[in-house]
Amino acid sequence: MVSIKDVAEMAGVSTATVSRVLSDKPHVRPEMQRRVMNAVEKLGYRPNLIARNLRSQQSSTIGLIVADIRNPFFTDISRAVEDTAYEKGFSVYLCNTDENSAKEKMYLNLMQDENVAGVIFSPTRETAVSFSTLPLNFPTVVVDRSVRDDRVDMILIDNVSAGYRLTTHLIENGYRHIGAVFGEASTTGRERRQGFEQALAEHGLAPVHVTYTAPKIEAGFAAASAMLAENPQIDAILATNSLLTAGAWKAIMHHNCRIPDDVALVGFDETTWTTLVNPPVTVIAQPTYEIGKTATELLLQRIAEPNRSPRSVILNGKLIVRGSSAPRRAS
Amino acid sequence: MVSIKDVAEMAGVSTATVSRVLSDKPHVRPEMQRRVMNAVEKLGYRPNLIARNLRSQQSSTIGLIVADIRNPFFTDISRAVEDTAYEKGFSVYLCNTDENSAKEKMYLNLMQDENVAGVIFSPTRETAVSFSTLPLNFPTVVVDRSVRDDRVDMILIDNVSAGYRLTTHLIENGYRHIGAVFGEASTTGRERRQGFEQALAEHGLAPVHVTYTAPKIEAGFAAASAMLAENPQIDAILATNSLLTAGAWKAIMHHNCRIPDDVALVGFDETTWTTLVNPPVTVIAQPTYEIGKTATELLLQRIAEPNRSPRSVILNGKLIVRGSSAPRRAS
DNA sequence: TTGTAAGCGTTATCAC
DNA sequence: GTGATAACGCTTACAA
Repeated sequence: MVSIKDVAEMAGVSTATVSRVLSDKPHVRPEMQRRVMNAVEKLGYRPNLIARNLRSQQSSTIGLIVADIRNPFFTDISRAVEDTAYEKGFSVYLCNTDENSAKEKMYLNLMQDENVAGVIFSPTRETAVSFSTLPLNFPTVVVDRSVRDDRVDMILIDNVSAGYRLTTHLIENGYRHIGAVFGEASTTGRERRQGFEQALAEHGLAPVHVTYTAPKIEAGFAAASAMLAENPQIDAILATNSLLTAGAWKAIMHHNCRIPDDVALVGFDETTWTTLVNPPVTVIAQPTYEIGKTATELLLQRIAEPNRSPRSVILNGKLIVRGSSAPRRAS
Repeated sequence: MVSIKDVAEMAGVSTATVSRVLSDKPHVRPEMQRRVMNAVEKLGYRPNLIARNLRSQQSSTIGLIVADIRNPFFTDISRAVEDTAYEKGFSVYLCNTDENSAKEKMYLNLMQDENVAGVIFSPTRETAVSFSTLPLNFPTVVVDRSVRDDRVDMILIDNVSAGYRLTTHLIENGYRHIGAVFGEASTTGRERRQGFEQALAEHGLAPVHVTYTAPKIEAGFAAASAMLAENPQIDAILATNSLLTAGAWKAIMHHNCRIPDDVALVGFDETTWTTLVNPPVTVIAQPTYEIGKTATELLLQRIAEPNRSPRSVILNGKLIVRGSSAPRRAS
């Protein structure tokens, strides 16, 4: 491997000069500049980022710690993070935790050991509650799930409001016997439930059935199936992420119910399939790309300016009304 | 930050001994072992991986270079790669190239600069044709797309056969006027087309309409729309990845055609929505998780044993027959 | 403006 | 078995 020494030798200068040229440092004559660049070219020299990182104690890699890259929400976020990081000359470590707090801690440690510039993290509920006790030796941006910790920037959507609006929409369209499937892994599910309960209460209604479950299609299917079996009067189901929504869709079909005539369905996250099925599905669309992009920008700002006071950005989910929650027909 | 020096000091030994203990090297008395581990514990010492990498010239990070993480095929692969790497103590760099060969080259360079242990790579067609001229300073496993290069391991599915089987299935079910939308970005589309043409030829048929297009839903929609508009006689469409299949589905719906009565649809890749829609979609399901897992295993084996002769693994896609290609009714 | 040399935190090669 | 010490490839005082 060709090193800075080889370049220096060929250019007839010191390694310091080579370093200066390559880092666009001032105080170097055009003449030297030229000689160095020539040698670099000729030798096909590329600086070793590991050595640079070790010496300068700063890297241009950020960590991205998410629960499951296959969850479309996180897939989109990952894409946005990679995009944005790339634009600014950063690259990204992908860490998948499977909602496992031990794996989260392990990856948090790893990120430190790898000396990353910063981390974008979406913690499990378990980790979230004791978040402030975590040692964080790098700038951290928390996405999607809120924590009480003034060391970190956060980027969230207003989950209570989202749950509220979705539920209100159902009620306004004539649904009265509403069941709901919430994700159990994060704080998000709880918050969405708050909005759900609040909307019901305001209309003098109570939930027919509420379940917390793992954010998986199968779990959503099982939960919604049980719900339908036990509560024949249910006329609408609300699910709080795309996987649970898919599971609920399957369950409703499996019970030979029509959507929305027998049971309406509303969910979260705009995915490929929400407009492919018939009827298409009413959802709160989260601005996933924007969340990922903003998170990355916040992180990079903070890396550049470590003492900046941390800020929280709250984005709004957008209610997209579709056929799966069409106004209830008189029966 | 606490370093190996601090540990050595506290344990009253040399840094060499600390290093030996932490790397499970032989020739160290249990007594020393204990003292070192105690100090490590007390100080909360964690070895700096960057320094270790620089000195030992080996890292436990691998690069994953894919076109688009949002393509479910790559999403699943990424998940599998991360899973498998994690099990073996490796972590992964996520690189998204957007089918852009310049970005591919840039990331390939970056992987070298970061001194990764190896790379899993799914090259564009453009990069694939001149693959053997790429400087590869690390073990490389090519996935999904074939290249002519005896330096690399490859893991593929038999695309010609897959295209052939899918087409034969359509023909056997009575479809005669078949159009197809192929991905233009990779070698994969071409191979699948071969199988497609071959199956048609064997039955004395010719394709009604063939398009190459970018692997995006919108592009698939546009291509299938044009196809339907220009060829009223079309009775089936074949699409060669999940995004194009989704686009084609939309186009067929948009043209107010019924599936499969007016137009049948067959595609690639098992995704969430293929069983959510009505009718569910006939596809060649690729063993994505297994592909990612196998790729990672091949890579790690090669890292452990660099001179092993490269091998190619060919997996088979599985034809899953569903309602979208049900036997054509007499009309 | 340029060069010399220390040092980032490890591991590896020697002696002992 | 253990400890000095050089070295990995770079950046950065400091000196010239």
